[in-house]
Amino acid sequence: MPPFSSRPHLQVRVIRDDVLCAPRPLHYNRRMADTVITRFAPSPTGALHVGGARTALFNWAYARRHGGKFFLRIEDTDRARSTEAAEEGILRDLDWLGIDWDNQGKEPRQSQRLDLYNAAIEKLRAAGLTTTEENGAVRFTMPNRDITFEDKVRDEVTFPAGQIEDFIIQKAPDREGKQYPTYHLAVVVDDAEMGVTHVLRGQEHLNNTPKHIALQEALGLPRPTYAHFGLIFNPDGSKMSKRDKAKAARAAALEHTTTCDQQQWFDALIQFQKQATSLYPDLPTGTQLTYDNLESFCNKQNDDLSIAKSIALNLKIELPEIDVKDFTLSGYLSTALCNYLALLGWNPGNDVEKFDNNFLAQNFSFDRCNKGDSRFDRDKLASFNADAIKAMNSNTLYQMIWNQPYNHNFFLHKDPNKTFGSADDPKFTTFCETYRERSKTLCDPLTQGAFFFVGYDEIQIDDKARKKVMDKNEGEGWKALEALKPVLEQLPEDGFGAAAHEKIKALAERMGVGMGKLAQPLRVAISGNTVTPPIDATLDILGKDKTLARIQQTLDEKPTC
RNA sequence: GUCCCCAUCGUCUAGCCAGGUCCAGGACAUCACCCUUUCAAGGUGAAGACACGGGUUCAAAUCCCGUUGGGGAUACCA
Repeated sequence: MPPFSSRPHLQVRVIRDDVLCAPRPLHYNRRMADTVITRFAPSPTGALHVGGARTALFNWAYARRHGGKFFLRIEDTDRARSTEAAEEGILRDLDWLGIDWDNQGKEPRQSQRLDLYNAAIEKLRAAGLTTTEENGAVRFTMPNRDITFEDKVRDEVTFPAGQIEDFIIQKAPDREGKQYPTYHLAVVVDDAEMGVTHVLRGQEHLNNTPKHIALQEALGLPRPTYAHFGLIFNPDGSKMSKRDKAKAARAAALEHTTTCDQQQWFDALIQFQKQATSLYPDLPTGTQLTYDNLESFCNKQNDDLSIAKSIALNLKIELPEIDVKDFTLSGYLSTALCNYLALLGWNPGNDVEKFDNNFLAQNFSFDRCNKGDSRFDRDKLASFNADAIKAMNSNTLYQMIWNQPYNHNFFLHKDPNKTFGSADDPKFTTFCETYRERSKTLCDPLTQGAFFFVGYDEIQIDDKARKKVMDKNEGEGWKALEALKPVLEQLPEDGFGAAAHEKIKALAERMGVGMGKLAQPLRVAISGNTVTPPIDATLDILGKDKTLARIQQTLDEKPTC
C-alpha cells in the first residue's frame, strides 16, 4: 500500500472568496434524537499537529463507537493565515492516519458560509445583545450569570458571572469590505447547523465553552455535550510546537560553531544549500541562506523552518517530529502513531496497550479518559513502531520499505535497483526480514543498510572501526582478511552466505581464535563499519561478487608499513 | 493578577466513582544477567510512585478541606 492514497477528494482544491456558496437555509436543530454527530474542525494555517490528530481520532472513534457520523469542517476565517496547501496537507494526513469522515468532498468551509453567520449576528443584534466597535467589529454581550455545564471527562464545571468578558463575534471589515466571524460565533453556528451532538476537544478550549454556551442560548440553539482532554506536551513539559525544530537546529548550530569558524561554516552552508537543492527536490528552498539570516537565526531573531532544515541536513541531525507529516517521513506507521496517541489520554484498562483504530472505534468511552495533561515520549512511540514493524506481514513490509518517503537521506538518490532487481528479488526478501527485527522505523532498513546500495567508493568508512579491527595487534585484521579471501572465493554463489558462515567458523577454529576475529574484519571490509546484520545474511544480500570485490578493494588500501 | 482545570514510578498509565483483596499492577526508558560473530531482537531479573498537611472512618492511593506544584484561558488566532 503506498503511503499516501490518491483518492479523488484529496485533489488540490482552491479556496476562493469570489465563489461563495449559495446561501443555505437556516435550519438548525436538524439532529436526530439519538444519532451521535462529532466533528473535527481544523484551521488550515499549518500542518496537522499530533495534538490535533489525537482530537480527530477521538472524535472519529466516538462517532464510530455509537454508529454516528463524523464530519470534517474547515475553519478558515483567518484569511491571512489560511492556505490551500495546509488544507490539502491536513486532509492527506487524516487519510494517512486511517481516519475517514462522512462528509468527504463536501466539507463546509467557513469562509464560504458568511450568510449563515450574518443571519445569526442579525438575530443577536435584534435581541440587543451586541455592540458595534468604532471600526465595525461586533461584540457580543455576555449574560451576567454563572455558567455551568457538564463536561464528560471532568464532570461539572462552573464559570462565575462576570468572569468572561464580552467578546468579538465578527471582525472588522477587510479591504474588500467583507466581514468574517470569529471562531466563537462560527463554531456555534456551524455545530448547530451540522447537528453536532458531541464536542470533543483539547483543554485549551475549556474556557471558551461558557462563551459558546452563552451564544447558543442567545440564538436558541441546542447545547452539545462537551468533553475536554488534557494537552500533549514535550518530554520536558514545554509546549510541542514547530519552534522546537528551530530550537533543535539552533542548538546544533551553536554547538557546531564552538568547534569551527562561524563565518566559514556559514559560507559552507550557503554552498551546501545550493548543491543540496539540485539533489533534493523536497529540500526547503523557501529561504535563500545568507550570512544575515543565518546569523539572525542563530541569535533567535527568526525561527525560519527552511533554515532549520538546511542546518539539520548539513549537520546530519534529526529535527524533532511535531506534525503528523514529520512522523510519516521519519518512518512511523500510522497504526503505531494512532495507537500511541490514543493512549495519551485514554486507555482500555486491563493492561491492554496494543490496539488498532478498529478496536478504538469499538471501545472508546469517556469514562476511561484521563483528565491530566501528558508528555509525548518518542521512545515509547518508537517501541510501538518497532513492534508494529515486526508484526507486519512480509508483503506489506516489503512494500512499505520500498515506498517509504524520506525526509532527507543522501543515499536515497542512488538507485536501489543496482542492488536488487526489484522488490521480488530474493535478496530483497532476506534484506527485509533481516531488518524487520532491528528496525524502529521504516527508514532504518535503508539508512542502516545503506552500504548495500552504494558502490565501494561511496561507502562511509569509519576510521576508528578500521583502526580497531584492522590495524590493531600488528594488523591482525588485514591478515584475517587475507586468509578469508581465498576461502570465500571457492564458495558457490548459490547459498553463499550460509556456506561462508560455515567456512569462517571452521577457519576460526583452525586458527584458534574467536569468530569475531574474522567476522569483524570482513564487516569492516564490506560495509566500512563494525555493525551489520548477521554475517551470513549480510553476505547473502550483498552477493558473492560484490563481497569479494570489496574485500579486494579494501586489501588494496592496506597500509604498506 | 483573575478565572478554570489537573496531581500514582523518570514517562504513559491501572487502581479511585461503589474505602479493606494495593507494603500499589502493566508498558516505555534505565540497570544487571542469559543468548550471541558485531548491532539489534529475544529471555530472565532488579531498581523505581500514591505531592504535602489536616480531617472522616475500625480501615484512605481511593471520600472531604487546605497547602504546594503544574497546565490552560484572559486576541478582530483558532
